[in-house]
Amino acid sequence: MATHPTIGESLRQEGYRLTPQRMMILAIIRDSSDHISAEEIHQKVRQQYPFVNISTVYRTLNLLKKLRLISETDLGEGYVRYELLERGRHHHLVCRRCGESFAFEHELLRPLQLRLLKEYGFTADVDHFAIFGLCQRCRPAEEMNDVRKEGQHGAA
Amino acid sequence: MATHPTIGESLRQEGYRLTPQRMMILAIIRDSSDHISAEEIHQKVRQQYPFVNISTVYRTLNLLKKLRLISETDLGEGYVRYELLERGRHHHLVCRRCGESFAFEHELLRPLQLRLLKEYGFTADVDHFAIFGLCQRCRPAEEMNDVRKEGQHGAA
DNA sequence: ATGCATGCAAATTGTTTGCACTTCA
DNA sequence: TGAAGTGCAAACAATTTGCATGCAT
Repeated sequence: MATHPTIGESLRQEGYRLTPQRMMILAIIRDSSDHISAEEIHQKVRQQYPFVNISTVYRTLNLLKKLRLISETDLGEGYVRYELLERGRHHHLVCRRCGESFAFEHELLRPLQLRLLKEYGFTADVDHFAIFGLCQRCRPAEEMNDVRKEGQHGAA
Repeated sequence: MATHPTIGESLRQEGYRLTPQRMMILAIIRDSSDHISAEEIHQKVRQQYPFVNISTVYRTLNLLKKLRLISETDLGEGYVRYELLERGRHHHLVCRRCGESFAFEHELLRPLQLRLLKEYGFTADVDHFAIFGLCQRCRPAEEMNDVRKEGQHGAA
């Protein structure tokens, strides 16, 4: 049942050690369908092996984050949740001025997705999002046309 | 130049006192075009009146939050940023099954908007968003049709 | 005047770090 | 074997809270 030996491998291939603690932490993140907090991970690890320290959990999470194997999602609960990064999954930013299209990481959509679910019970389709707007290059040009500027929010 | 006497009024009408500290804090949030942190607010308040304590800032922010006058945005910087709630501004959730449409607060879109700007330099058009998906009521029905379930992320 | 609000300091909570010890490669 | 990893406790930073005092209403 070593469903994703890959993740652990990645670690080792980057020159890091694959310790039992790390294996347990990885397995727990992988097997939790939802986002999971450091504290929850710690609880679950301790069920298997009670001497693992919370700092090890944090250190491992930071390592995995640095290697871009997991992502952090902050929902303003006072702590942070983690999940395996869905690598490659992305969406599109489309510039309404030049028509150019740019990819953005799926991960950026997750907090919105989760909040819509939690606060509105709404399951957003996030298979493929396209967001319109102005790309970095076109914004200055657009602002030149545009006489009215920011700063007078309540004026109307 | 009391541009928004309304905000302070709201407080008083709810039976809360309008103290100088609260007035200063409100003014600072209002006059800061961007999101602002508790610490930044504290700094600015102290420039005017050096004896205001950080706990007063936090207490005021919590009050304003409770009254839904401001919103909290957590961008994972290790602290939280605040801004006036754009009351009434909202977007739509459209159920792809029953066609029903639900409103959701503009505020939910802000973290995404800010991250797209910071990380991709992309200025998203967020005047009016419509997100498709399944509403609370339709999800169970949909899941009944749908034999394949969550839990096998990497299967495809 | 009286009770809500403030200031101060101490407590809390999530996370990080220094250091001695352990263990994987 | 020896550097990388761990456990522990102490440090940290953001936020909250208890309590005595002070000021809007």
